[in-house]
Amino acid sequence: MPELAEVEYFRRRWNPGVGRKVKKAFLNPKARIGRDVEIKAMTKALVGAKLIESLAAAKQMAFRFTHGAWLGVHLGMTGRLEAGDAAREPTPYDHFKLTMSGGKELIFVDPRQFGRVLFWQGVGVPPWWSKIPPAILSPEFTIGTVEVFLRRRARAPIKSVLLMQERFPGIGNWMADEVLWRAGFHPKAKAGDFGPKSLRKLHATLRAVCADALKVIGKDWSDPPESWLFNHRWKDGGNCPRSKQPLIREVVGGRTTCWSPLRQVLGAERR
DNA sequence: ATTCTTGTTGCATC
DNA sequence: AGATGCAACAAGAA
Repeated sequence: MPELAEVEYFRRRWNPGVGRKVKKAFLNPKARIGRDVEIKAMTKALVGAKLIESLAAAKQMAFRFTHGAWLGVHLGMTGRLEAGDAAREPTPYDHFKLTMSGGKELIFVDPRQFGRVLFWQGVGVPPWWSKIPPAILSPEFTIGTVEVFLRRRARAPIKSVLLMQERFPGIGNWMADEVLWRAGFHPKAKAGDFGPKSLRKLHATLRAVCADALKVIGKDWSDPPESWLFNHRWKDGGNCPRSKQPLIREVVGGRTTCWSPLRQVLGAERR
């Protein structure tokens, strides 16, 4: 589930903890989400610290505490953040929980555990935060950087390239399909075949989809409009909301990919 | 019962 | 050396 906008949504779900002190920190030692942290050190640093603010970038979240403590959360495939109190019914996958002052609980639930927790303490910003590439909506995300990146991945299908976080932070499977569908590019088009005109279109559409997704999903998880591919892509038999013709679903670059064969034609967009 | 999955990584191969 | 492809991770859902 969690791509750019969903991550922003989940970041806010821990807002009830902002300004509160950590009373208790629990990380299930058997849970895979903790594979990158030293539990004892993290627990010791977090207990007594106050949650100052939270940040979201790409598919990553950071929760900043006093004493220079940073908690990182990546939701993986099935992770989610919840907030509640002692009355909340626990799930079998509450692998990480902060009990805050006032009895608020901040929980990281993740059945499949492809997600992860990161921890860092010191002066400044943790490396796993500062090395996140420039956001697609930032001025640093230029057509030039996209062009260089696509040239280097010239023989890979564009769908796979859009999923590479080192250049397209926050783009996941559904957003990549949404971008290609809106812009009219076939997912199997080779990255190296994108000329200046196509690059401009790709760049603009990436920005538009990110902005729209944050507007619709980042706020309150309202359902995306029927005019998006999003609502039609999940199961076989869906129709393209523009052409009304059947959509195709097929694995491209190892990921289920959905596109409109009428609007996204191989080899059509060159130059 | 079987197949699928909105993510990433590590390794094999090109 | 760098790019590309794919199994593996774990468990619910269809």
